[in-house]
Amino acid sequence: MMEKTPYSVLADELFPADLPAPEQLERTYPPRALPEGAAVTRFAPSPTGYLHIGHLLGAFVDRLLASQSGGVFLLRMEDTDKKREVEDGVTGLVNDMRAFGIAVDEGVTGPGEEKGEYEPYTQSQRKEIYHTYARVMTERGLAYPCFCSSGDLDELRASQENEGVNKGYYGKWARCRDLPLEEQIERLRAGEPYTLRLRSPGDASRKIVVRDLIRGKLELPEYDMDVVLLKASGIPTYHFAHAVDDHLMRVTHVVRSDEWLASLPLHAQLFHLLGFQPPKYAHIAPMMKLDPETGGKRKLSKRKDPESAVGALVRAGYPNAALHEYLLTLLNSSFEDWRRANPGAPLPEFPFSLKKMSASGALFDPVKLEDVSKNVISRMRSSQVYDLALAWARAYDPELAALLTRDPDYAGAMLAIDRDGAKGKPRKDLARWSQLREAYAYFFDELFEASPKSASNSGILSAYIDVYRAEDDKDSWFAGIKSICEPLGYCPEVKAYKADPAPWKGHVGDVSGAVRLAVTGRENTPDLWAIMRVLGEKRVLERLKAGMENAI
RNA sequence: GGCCCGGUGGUCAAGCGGUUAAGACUCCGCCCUUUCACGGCGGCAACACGGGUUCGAGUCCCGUCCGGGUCACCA
Repeated sequence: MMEKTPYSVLADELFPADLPAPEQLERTYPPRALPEGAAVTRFAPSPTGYLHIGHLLGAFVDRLLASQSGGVFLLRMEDTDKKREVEDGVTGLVNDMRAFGIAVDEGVTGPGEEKGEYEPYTQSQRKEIYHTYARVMTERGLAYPCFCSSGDLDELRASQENEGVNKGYYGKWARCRDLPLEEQIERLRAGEPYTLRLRSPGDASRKIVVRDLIRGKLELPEYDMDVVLLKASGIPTYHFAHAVDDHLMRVTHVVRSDEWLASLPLHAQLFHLLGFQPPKYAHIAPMMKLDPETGGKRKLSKRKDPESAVGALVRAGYPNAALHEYLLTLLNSSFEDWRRANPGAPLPEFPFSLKKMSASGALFDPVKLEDVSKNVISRMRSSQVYDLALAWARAYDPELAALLTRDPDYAGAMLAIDRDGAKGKPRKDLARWSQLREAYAYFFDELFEASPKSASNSGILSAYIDVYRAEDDKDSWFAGIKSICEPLGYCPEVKAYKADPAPWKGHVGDVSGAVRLAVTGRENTPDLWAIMRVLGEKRVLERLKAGMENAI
C-alpha cells in the first residue's frame, strides 16, 4: 500500500472507494480485434433537437470511413446536459438516422436500447467510469474541487473584461486552484457544491503541433485553462467525456464539426494526462446556407432553417440515395467524375478521402440536390421507383399510395415508360417522390385535369379519332399522326417544315402536341405512344372527345 | 478584443511555382430527334486586395480586408 499523499486524501474525500480501477476498465473494454487500419468512428449527438443535414454530413463521413476500412461505426448519446435535452430526443435522432439510411453497427438503437460490447453508450449511464478517471486525475494532483459559484465566475469574467485580459479560469484567476487541503476538505464536508477542475499544466505561450486529417499540420497554443471536468452534478463535461469515452470505446477517428478546433489543444492535453493514445481528428467545415435576409453565407441553423432538417428532406421525398450522393459531391469533388465512370457502382466503393475534403464551409444548394436526385432516380428500375415512391406515399400522401396500389400493374407500366430497357433515354422528370403526384397525374382519372387550351385543337382531335387504333405499334401510331397532317395544313416532316415553313400552319410536332395536350393535359410528357398504350383505348377516346367538346 | 481556421466563376470545386485556370450545377444559344424528353456542342462567368521572394506566383512569405469559429458547470 502506498503512503497517503494530500492528493489521495482529497480523492478519498471526493470519490467512493468502490469505484472500478482503471486497469479493470481497460480489461472490460479491451482494444478491438479489428484488421489493421480499420477505423472505429462515432457519431455523438446530444438529444437536444432533430438532426439536420449538417450533422448528417459528419455522420455520413463516419459511416464511410468505417465501411471502407472494415471498421465499426457507433452511435453514442451525449446526454450530459439535462437542461437542454428535449423530450423524445433520442427517438428522434435514432429515427432520423434510420430514415436517412445510415446504419449503425453499435451503440444506441432506441430509447433505453443499445447493442455492442462497449456499453453503455449513453453518457448519463457512465458516471462511474468518468469518476474512476476523475479520481485518478485527483490522485495525481491534476484535478481539484472548485467552489466558485456561477455568480463568482460572472464577476471573474467582468473583471477580466475590465482589465482587458483573456477570460477564463487560469493562472491567478483560478482562485480555487491552490486552496489548502484542509480548507478543501472542510468545505466539502460542509456540503458546499463544487465542480472538479483540471489543474492544467499548460502554458499558452508555448505551441503544440497537432494533426488534422483534413487541414494537415496545425500549430496551436497550449491550453492553460482549468476547465471543468465534472459538473456540480457529477456529470462530466464534453471534453472529459470525449477523452474517456473515445479511449474506452477504442475510437480511432473523431470526425466532428470544426467549431471543436479551438478545444483541440485541451483534448490533446487531456489524452496525454490520462495516458491515452489520442484518436485521429477530422474537423469538417459546417454546412452553410445563403441567408435570404442578408444575402450572405451563414452557418446552417437548426432553429432558423427547419427545411434542412433530415425529417423535412425525407418528407419532401428525396430518396436516401440522392441525399447520399449529394453529400458526396460536397465531400469529395472527385465523386461526380467517379459516378460518371461507374454509373451503377454502389456508394461504398467510392474511394472517399478525407484529405480531399474542403476546409471551408459549403453552401447547401437545393438546386444541385434536385439535379443529383433527378439523376439518381433516372438510373432506377421502375420496380424500384414504384417501391420507394409507394413507401414514401404511404407515410406522407395516403391518397397517392391508394392510387399506386389500386392497380399495381398499371402503376408499374406507367413508371416503366422511358425507363428500364429504354437505353440512352433516361427520364429525368422526378427529383422527389412528392413530385410524382403532379408529374404522373394524368394517369389517374381522379387527378387528371383537362387543358382548356385543347379548345383550339378540335380539328386535329376529331381527325385523329378517326385514325386512332389502340393496338397500333409505335410506327403505325406515328404513321397515323402523320396521315392527318397534310389535310389539316400541317407538314408531316419536321425537316421539310423547317426548310420552308411558309405554306404550313405547323408541323407534325404540333399535331402530336395537340393530341398530347388532350390526352394528358400537358405539353411535356414522356413518350406519348407509350402513355396512350398504358392509358388504354377507353380513356384515350374519352379524353380526345372531351378535348373536342371543350371547343364547343 | 485575444487565439484559431478559411477566402478560385452565382453555387460546389480541380489546381500543390511555368495550365489557353479543369469539371459539375444554374442560365443562355445551337444541333440531334417521328412528338416530349434524354443527349451532344458552344457561350456567359473566377484566382479578395497590397507588398515581397522568384526568371516566373491562385500556388511560397508578410500585411490589409472580408467570412467563420472559439474564449460556459452547452455540446
